[in-house]
Formats: sequence, C-alpha cells, structure tokens
Amino acid sequence: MKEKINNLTIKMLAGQLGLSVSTVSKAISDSHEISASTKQRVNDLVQKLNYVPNPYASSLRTRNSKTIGVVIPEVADSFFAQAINGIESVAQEKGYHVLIYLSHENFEKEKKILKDFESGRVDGVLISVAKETTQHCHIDALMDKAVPIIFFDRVMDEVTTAKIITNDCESARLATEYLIKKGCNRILFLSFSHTLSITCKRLAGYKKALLDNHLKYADNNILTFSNDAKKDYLLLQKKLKSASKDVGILASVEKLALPIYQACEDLQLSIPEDVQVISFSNSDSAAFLHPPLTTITQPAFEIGKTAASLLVKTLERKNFELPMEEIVIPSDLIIRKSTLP
Amino acid sequence: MKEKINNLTIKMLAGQLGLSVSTVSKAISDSHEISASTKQRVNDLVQKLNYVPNPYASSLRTRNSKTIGVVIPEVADSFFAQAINGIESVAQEKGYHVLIYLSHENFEKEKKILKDFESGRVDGVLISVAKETTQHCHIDALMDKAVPIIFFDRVMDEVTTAKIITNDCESARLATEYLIKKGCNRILFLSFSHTLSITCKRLAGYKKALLDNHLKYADNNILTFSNDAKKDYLLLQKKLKSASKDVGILASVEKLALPIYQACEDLQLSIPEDVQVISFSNSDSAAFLHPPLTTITQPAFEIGKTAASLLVKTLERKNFELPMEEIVIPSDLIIRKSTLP
DNA sequence: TTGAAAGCGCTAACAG
DNA sequence: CTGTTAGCGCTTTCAA
Repeated sequence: MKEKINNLTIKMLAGQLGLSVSTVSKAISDSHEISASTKQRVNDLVQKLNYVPNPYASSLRTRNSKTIGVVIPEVADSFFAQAINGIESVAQEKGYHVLIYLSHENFEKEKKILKDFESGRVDGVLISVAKETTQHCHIDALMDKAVPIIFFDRVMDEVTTAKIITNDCESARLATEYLIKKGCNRILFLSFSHTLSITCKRLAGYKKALLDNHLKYADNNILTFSNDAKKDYLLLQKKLKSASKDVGILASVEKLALPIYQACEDLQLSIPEDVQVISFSNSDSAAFLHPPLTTITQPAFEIGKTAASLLVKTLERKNFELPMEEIVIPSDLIIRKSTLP
Repeated sequence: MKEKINNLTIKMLAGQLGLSVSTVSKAISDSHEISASTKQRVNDLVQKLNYVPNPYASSLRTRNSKTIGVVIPEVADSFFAQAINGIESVAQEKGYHVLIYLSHENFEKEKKILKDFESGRVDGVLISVAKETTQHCHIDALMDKAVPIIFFDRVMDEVTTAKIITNDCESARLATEYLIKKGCNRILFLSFSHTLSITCKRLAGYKKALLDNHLKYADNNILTFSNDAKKDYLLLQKKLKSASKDVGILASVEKLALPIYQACEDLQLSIPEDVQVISFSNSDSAAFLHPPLTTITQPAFEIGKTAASLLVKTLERKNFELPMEEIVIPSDLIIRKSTLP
C-alpha cells in the first residue's frame, strides 16, 4: 500500500512564509487582525501548495465538527430519499457534512448510533425514529449533552424539541373522507406499527373521518403489518377476500401500496371498481401503476430542508433558540385512478 | 442555548482511578499490556460515568477517521438507495461512519467534494461519478494523497483502481437481442450521457446485438436526454410518432422508463403490442407498472456491499493490496409484460 | 498587526 | 504491567 503522504500543515506554510503559525491561521480564517497583504501572501501559498486544513485538528480545538448526523430507518423509500436530498441541499450550501446512519427500524441500533453521537462527532442530529422506538432515554441522554436534535416525520411527542412533520392526521382524514364520498362503506387501514407517531396520527385522522361520516370503527379493519412479508400478504388477501363490495383501503406508508396491487391482481379484484385505494407515497411511479395510484404525497424534500435549516441556524447563532414546537408542512392528496371518478 | 457540557476525558477517568492517562487509554483499547483487573476497573468507571471517547482527538493522533466518504450523483434512484444500503451494512458491521455527498451530476461539485477529502476527513472513498465528469484530475489528486478510492457503477476507465460494476455491455446486448427476437426491427436506445461509462458500455452491448443480428445501426435511433424534462419528453414523443411498427426501446437508466410510459399513453400506443420496452431499473414498482416493465435489474446492494468491503479491507490490513481491476457482478434480465410473450 | 505559548483529548514511544 | 512525555494540527488568549 502506498504510504500516507506527509500532509501539509500550517506550520509548514508558516515556515515557508517566515510568519508565525498563528498569523497564518488567522489569515486563513480571514481574521480582521491580519493585514490584507499578509492574507494575500498566505492565500497565494495555500493555493500554490494546495493546502487543505485538517478538520479534525480544528474540531478538537473548536469543539465543533461542521457535521450533522442523520438517522433514518431506511433509504429505499422515496420519502427518505427525498428528505436526504433536502438535508443535503442545505448542508452543501452551508458547508456542513452529513453522516448518515440507518436504524433499520431497530431500537438497539438507534440507541447505539445516538450513543456514539455523545462523543462530539456531530454538532447536531436529525432523526426519524425507528418503528421499534418507544422510549426516549437515548434521545434525552444526547440532549443532556447539549447536542441539538430535531425530529422529522417520525417524532416522539414526549420529547420537547423541534419537530418537522406533515399534517398526518388531517391528510389521512381527508383521504378517508374521499373514499367514503366515493362510496366505500368499509375502509381498511393498513399500518405497520401501533406506536409510531405517524401511524397513530394517520389512524386518528382515519377514525375522525369515520366518525364525521357516521361509519362505525371496527378493529378488524385495521391491518398491522409485521416484517414478515409473506404473512402480511396472506393476511391482506384474507381480509380482501372476506370483504364485501365497496371496500376502500388507506395505506399509511408507501411500501404497503404494492402488496395491495399484488393482492388485488391475485384475487382478480379490480381497482377501483372492486376496491379503491389511497396510499401515502412519494414514489414517482405511483402515476404509472395500473391503475395510477391516488396518493397522499408528503413534502419530503421540504421537510428535510426545513429540518436541516433549523438545525444549522441553531448551530450557527449562539443566541438562536431552537423552537420547541412542531412545524407542519402539509401533504397533497393527488387524485388518480385507483379511486372512482 | 444550553451550554455545552464539560465532557468527560480520559484524564478525568485517570484522576478518579488514580491511574495514568496512558494506562486508561490502553485499558480502553483492550491492550494486552494492561492487567485484567485494571481493565475491569477502568471499564466499570467508563460504564458508570458513561464515558464516550472523542473521535476527533483520536483521529488527529492516529491519522485515521474510521470514516468513509460516499459520493453519488443522486439518492432518489433505486439503484443508489440500494447501494447505500449495501455500503451501510458493512460500515455498521465494521464500525465505520459514512459521510454522504451528492454531486447532482455536476463536475464542479464533485471536484469540491473530493478536494475536501484531501484533508484527511475520510479514510477512503466510494464514488459513482457524475454525468458531467470526463476528467480525473480530482481523483488523481486524491490518490496522490494515498486516499484509497473505489469506483462503483459509474467508473472511469482511465483511472487505475478497483471498480465494482455490473456486466453493462453484456446485459444490454442480451436485452437488445431479446427485443430483436420478439420481433422488433427498430430499437431505440435511450441514454442520458455520451460519456458515462455505463451508458457507453450499454450502448456497445446494444450495438453488438444489432450487429450479431444483422440489423443496421442508425444514429437517429439513439436518444440522448438532456436535463430538460419537457424537451426530452417532446423528443421522445416525436421519435415514437415517426416510428413504424415493431419498435422496441431499451432505456439505459431507470429514470428514463417512466417518460416512455407517459409518451405511449399520450400517443395511444400500447405496450407491448405497439412498442416493446426494456429498462435498466431497480425500482420495486417495475412489476406494477401498466404493463409490468421488463427490466435489467442490477445487483445494487451487492455492488455497494462489495465496494465497501473491499475498501474496509484495504483500510484495515496494512498489507492488503487494493485489486486494481474490475469486479463484475452480473445483472438479471427480468421478463415482464412490456415485451411480447 | 504579528508572534509565543498553551492546550483541545487522545495515542504511542519509551522508560521504569 | 504502569507511568512519563511528547506530540497530532489547529485555534486562541495574551503579550509585544
């Protein structure tokens, strides 16, 4: 293996220029203490020798890393992909670095990740919690170390910090009502967690719509998916088989949509004639499914961007107080052909 | 803002235990020089006080960061999402951290990102180059600083280093031949770059299939998309309109597939009767498009995982030589209904 | 406007 | 087996 090259240091620059280390340091950070001509000389040499400062030495000294930690359950979901885009857009603009971690919906992994953040590796954290996460000790521990942490999408109500979310309850209510108006008298709600903030709120919206429209709520219309794709699929099939006419489905997350299409195909049920479907989804291909899927589409990029902006603001300004409440960016109900005209 | 808490240091631990700093340091890293009983005492206190070492101090001293840099053009593409998953899986296992950067297909951004890597921020780099990237000065500069860099998917032939790719040429050849066998006598090749390794190789495979099957190659069957979605779409429509019967399309990247469906819908062309379609795609929803899309599906997770494993191996073992050639992991041609039976 | 010196928290010779 | 010491490369008083 190639030997690691002896990297350029400020000390070497100082040597070449006949200046002191501190002067060079100040010149590089464009301090007002330094004369224009010295800055010029320093910067010329920096350019010429292609000097790149060691960020870790700087971090050690200044106690900040210009790095934010992003913790998400998975990447292979359009929502999170777009949210990362939003986060990255502000990171790139503001000169921050993005460390990414996947919890894979697992609480222990999430804990381990946050534990590491107590080291000072990151200046702040953006998190969308795992499905399994019901406690917040790991988050509290981090906050105790004064590491700002902002939730996005999947939040914990019990923790007092900024939360960037969409109008989960209201958009689920709207979608459910839409299904009712289109003639569904039985509506299945597909979920994949009892505890996640987003599924609770979306379920609440679903319930509210039923109530508003004088339909009775029944537990057996709620399907909670496990992680066992096969088992989940069979459950869905069973429900669909036993359902009468005029059934609707509201899928509370993107990945639940495709199994519905699969099940309908296998059972020879046609969408939307036999079953109408609406799903939370940010996937581009929703419009090209057969039939095109009516979706609740979340402002994923915006959510990521807003969360990151807020975090960076908190980090930059000594006096900026992290707003402790929720910021809600509404979703869109996009009507396509999986619901009746 | 909350004041930053005075973090625990090895020095404080040493003080409490009546040991020297170096003993504690060695105990924590489980050095053989330290007695079991001392290790026990140290670890108990570490546990009790919840000590987390400062990674940047350690990095500064050891000159490595346990961090890898990942540079990709975008995240909102199933291939890259899955590749990140693969990368993260080995990072998590091996205790590495993943810094992620998006080039947005832009050469200047990519250059800036790699330039920063010269600082020692990362121990190694995994990159899939931007569409605009045709030079490799930025990569050479990094390699000169002995930072291992491995290409995945989109490589540069001119650079001598490890490259993890799929069998681009062969799978495109296979797909093209499949279209020919199914009766296409004119096949459009949709590309979005003249220069990218993957598009060149896929085009070569396409050409080879034509040659093997005594079809003549025509430049006007090659559609190169710009970034102007509207213009691209009109171009595609125009081509499709002017095409006779028995036309096939091979889309060389995932994001080109949906516009084809859109265009066929708008022009009232039916797939696969009027036009047969095959696309490179890793999207789950391919199977649920209307009609289900025949795809060349790349081993995205595997590619990411292999690239990351190789990088980590290079980093861990002083004597491990980065293999300088290509590792090819084949793609699958998954036949669905966008091609004739 | 510049420089000397101390030190961020950790590791690694080296000595004991 | 444990301790002393000298930095890693940078920033930051403080003094000149």
